[in-house]
Amino acid sequence: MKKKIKRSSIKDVAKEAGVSISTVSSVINKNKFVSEGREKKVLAAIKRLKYKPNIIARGLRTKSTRAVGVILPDIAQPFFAQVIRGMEETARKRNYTLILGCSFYDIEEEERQINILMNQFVDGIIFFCGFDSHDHIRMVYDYGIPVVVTDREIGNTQIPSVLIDNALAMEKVIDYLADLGHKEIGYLSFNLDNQTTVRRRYEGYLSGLKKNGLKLNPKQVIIDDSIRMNEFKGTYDVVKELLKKKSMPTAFAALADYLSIGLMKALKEMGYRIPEDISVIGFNNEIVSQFSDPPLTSVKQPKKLMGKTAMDLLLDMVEGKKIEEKNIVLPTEIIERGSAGIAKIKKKA
Amino acid sequence: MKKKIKRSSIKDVAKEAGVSISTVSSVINKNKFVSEGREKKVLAAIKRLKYKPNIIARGLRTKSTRAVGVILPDIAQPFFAQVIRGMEETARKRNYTLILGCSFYDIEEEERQINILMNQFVDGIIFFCGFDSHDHIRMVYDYGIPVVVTDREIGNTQIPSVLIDNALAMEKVIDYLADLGHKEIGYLSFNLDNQTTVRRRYEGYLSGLKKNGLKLNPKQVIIDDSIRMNEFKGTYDVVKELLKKKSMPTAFAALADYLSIGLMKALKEMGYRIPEDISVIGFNNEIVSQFSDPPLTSVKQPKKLMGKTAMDLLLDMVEGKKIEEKNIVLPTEIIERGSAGIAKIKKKA
DNA sequence: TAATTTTTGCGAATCGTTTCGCTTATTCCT
DNA sequence: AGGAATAAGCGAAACGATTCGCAAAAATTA
Repeated sequence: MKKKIKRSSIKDVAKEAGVSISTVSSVINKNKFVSEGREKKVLAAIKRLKYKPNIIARGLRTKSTRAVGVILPDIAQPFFAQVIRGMEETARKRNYTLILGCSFYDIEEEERQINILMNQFVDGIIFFCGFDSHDHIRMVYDYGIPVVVTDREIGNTQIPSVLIDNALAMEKVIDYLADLGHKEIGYLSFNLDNQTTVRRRYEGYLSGLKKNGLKLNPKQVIIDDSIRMNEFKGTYDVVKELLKKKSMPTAFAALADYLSIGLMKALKEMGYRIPEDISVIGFNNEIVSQFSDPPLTSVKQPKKLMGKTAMDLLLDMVEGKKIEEKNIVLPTEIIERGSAGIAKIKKKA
Repeated sequence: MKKKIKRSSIKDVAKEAGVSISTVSSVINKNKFVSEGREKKVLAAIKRLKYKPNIIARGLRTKSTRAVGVILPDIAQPFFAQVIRGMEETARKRNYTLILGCSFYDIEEEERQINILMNQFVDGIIFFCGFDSHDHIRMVYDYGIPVVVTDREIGNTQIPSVLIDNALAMEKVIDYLADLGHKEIGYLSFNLDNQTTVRRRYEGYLSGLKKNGLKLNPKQVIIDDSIRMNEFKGTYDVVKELLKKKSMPTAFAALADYLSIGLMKALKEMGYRIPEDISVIGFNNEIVSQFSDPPLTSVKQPKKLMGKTAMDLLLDMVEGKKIEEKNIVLPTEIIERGSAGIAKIKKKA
């Protein structure tokens, strides 16, 4: 029943048009003169057979597919989605196609994806790395395939990267809160000690306190592994549980918007008003932050720009251009909504 | 500076080990007996050269890469992410690798992606279609490549699909609200008339009203194109604007959770309490619905199951198994949270 | 017209793999 | 020991494209 039509190859087209294979190739690639008569015959044959060149086979020969790969650990994070959108736009503008590999945090799967993409299939790869082991990335890099890393830097290498200064960004959050008069600023994060980004932000929190002459109060720092991205419930429960035991600061900075929103919900249920009693600032400026109650003040990363920059960098490498700057740091900005306000004067107990 | 190491091919391995190419191939694929001595030499050479077979070149010969492609229009929608997670798990379990192509609703880009994937690169393709023009899908299908469509059905074809009964699901929402005593049930949707899913749900809304003996009040139906997925702000503004002009029902059903949440926020600002004054039900059971205020009652689609089912179906086709059921409809379920309650008795004006 | 140049198109090699048939080398049997 | 049967490994073709050198045909020149 299911008629399996064999896809036609360049050979079939040649036969159909009554010319040689190389003539067909010349017509397709327009890189050699072909007389009008033959060209017409070839084009007609192509149309008749619905022929489409096999890009992969071509790549086998030319070593280029005009496709680039992006490896990411988790498709569900809106942050990635935005960055990838920036990448895709730029790739398309420069006439490349973007292919995604998603490992779902499985390191073997990541290896398989890379292996597939690497083999003459893509001209270059961009990594969002989900692990702190960067062996795969190094491997690809050592093979001489153009590689760019986003949202993370790989120590001790020449591997180009595009990211923000996470520590500085968080420091600015603390500055911002300190300017509003806050003296006790708590911090909320999940604890993946070996994830650079998470660590950097925490460092920024610490240096921000120091810079503003504030003391770190460990009771006001919630770092818990059971808090996870994209799982409101867990965040909320843990936060609520923890908050009971700690002494309450007048403001919180958080690793990510999702955590902040969970935090706000927990605080509200405990009777605090935001921002009148407690200020909260998030990180990433996700879409949800526009719609939380109150709308969340948050650190905006230039997501699309990040994607664009990374893709441009990669394609420049692919095309053999001279790279000026291999480690690009992009600026951040605090988007003020309504969740952070002037510090409440705390009465001495 | 950048040392471009040529990736070693099977030929290099053969030379290094002092055996023929075919012997190396036999060792790798374990499909022919090779004496112990030679096998060891080959394995050593592979290790020394860090050789990895080129899966694409292999596919050129074997017509199989053990990779499958998924084409989707938008990476940012959490619904897709969940379904894809289900697909990926199943693919991995069956020893296939999943590659994603994201068109961002650009039809030419979609064509390029398909073209890349199709050319002997993947063994089969799953489509989430973002357009109502299904020409691409038909093309792939006509080429004899295994194809499955999720979340949509393609009329007039034999193309297998996995989806829910959107009309029935929405009808059950109306049933649910009617059971709570609601007589005036509004509807909120964006208006892509040529998107089957959107249309089907609206049909379910209409038939649900009829079934429960309720009358359609056009003033209580908000269908507007400027409302878009994943953009709270737009939704919110439009809804608020529109609500001013319409007569208010006691309950709303909505096409999607994002719309419902925008709706709830607008209603609350207008002084309505939810669910005491107005009930709201969403669709898709997104993560946000756990955390909105109040938590949103919503229709749950079995997302991971949908992914698993579609992938199993596709791989069965790829492996030439007999397919029993080509159009699979999965069940839905209403998850009760707090946004829908008993109807308020409306006083006659 | 003959020699020379230019124009077109072809054939074959190549990319990295698998696979099949063929040639040796080895083992077995009588 | 000699022939048959079996085992191991090799060489070459094939997959679908590109590309380069070369041959044949056409155009130009003397």
